[in-house]
Amino acid sequence: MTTLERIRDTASTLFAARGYAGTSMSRLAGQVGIRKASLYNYYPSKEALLQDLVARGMSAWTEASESLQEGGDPRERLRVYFHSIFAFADAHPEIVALIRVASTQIGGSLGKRCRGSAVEEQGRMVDEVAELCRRAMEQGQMEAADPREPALLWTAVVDGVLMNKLFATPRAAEFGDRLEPLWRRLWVAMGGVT
Amino acid sequence: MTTLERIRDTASTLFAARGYAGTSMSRLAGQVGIRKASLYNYYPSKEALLQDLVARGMSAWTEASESLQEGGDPRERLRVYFHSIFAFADAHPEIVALIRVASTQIGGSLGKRCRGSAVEEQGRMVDEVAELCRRAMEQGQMEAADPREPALLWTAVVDGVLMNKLFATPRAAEFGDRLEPLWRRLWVAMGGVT
DNA sequence: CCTACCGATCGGTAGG
DNA sequence: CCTACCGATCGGTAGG
Repeated sequence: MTTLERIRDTASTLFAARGYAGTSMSRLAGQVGIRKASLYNYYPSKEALLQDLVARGMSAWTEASESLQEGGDPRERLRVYFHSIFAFADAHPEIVALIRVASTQIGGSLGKRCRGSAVEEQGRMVDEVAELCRRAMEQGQMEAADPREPALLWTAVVDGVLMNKLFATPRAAEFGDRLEPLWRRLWVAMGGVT
Repeated sequence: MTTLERIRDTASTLFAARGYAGTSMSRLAGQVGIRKASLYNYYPSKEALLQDLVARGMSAWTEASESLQEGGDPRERLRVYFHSIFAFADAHPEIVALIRVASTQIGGSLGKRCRGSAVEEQGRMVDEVAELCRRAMEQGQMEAADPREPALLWTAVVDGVLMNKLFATPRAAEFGDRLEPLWRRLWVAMGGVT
């Protein structure tokens, strides 16, 4: 692992756990095992570091679900998409937590920029789910007045489970092995035909 | 409004928006319209201020749903409980956001203390919902293997909608007037008989 | 509720 | 990647 990679990993974890303002460059350097000044050989500023981490995290997340883009049975694609989000969150909890922090925790123009790209990303996700719902409706797999309605429910459930997974409530583990039953319930609630 | 009340209001809003570490006592004082040193006549430290706000926020939240404790039709009580949470979040967004921030954003022993009480509170909520589900099952209103399963789903949906409401995504407004249809879908997904 | 002040730490730079 | 240093701001206190 290169120093740069260690900086990124450690910074993601620290920002996610203690917030942006709550993480000092000295502490980050200490945890990486170098001096604070050396960090500035990799990033010109603390803000630039955060923005790069958020951008990288979001494209990694998008990429992880990109493979779902190909056609196929809408119902099955929704199911796989659902699970893939939690698979990514399990593999890279610090990335998901960082994005959450960056989009909800930082004031000023830096916060606006982070929020902007995170909101954009999440918007794409909802659109994609709504599109899959539309196709499911076409194929008689789902009944709804408007595909955006089940898509909103989908978003709420995913966000809620992520919250519980990320922030280590005692119930986090409870969701872990119940995702498939949860999906089946969600499918029904979305108007899915069984 | 007394100075103390203004301090509490402003601090909740600032902590929620910029994080604990991201909010300085000088900025808080400035926004309240007094000098920084004067804050220390009301609270002995920044930590004490946060802890008091979290404690107050949580008991206000509990109180708001306390009126739901009396008996009655389980299904109706679940429905009212569901709506009451968002009614509280609409009336006091800064309190809900503050609790979220306090329980996910602060490292060290302060964070642990805040997280501890927030987790406890949320645990009570899930237990209460599970108990209502158990009663609903008894009365033949709901079908499930274990009342904790629909209760988990309930929690995920509530958390997810709160996230979207609090952090002002473009979809926040979309949930606003769709809570009752959302509840109906959730009820079905919980195994509720229609 | 204020002025005046404390030591510590912040993000960041110079120069090697 | 380091030592040495910068001005600014941090949480908090003394004393009124």
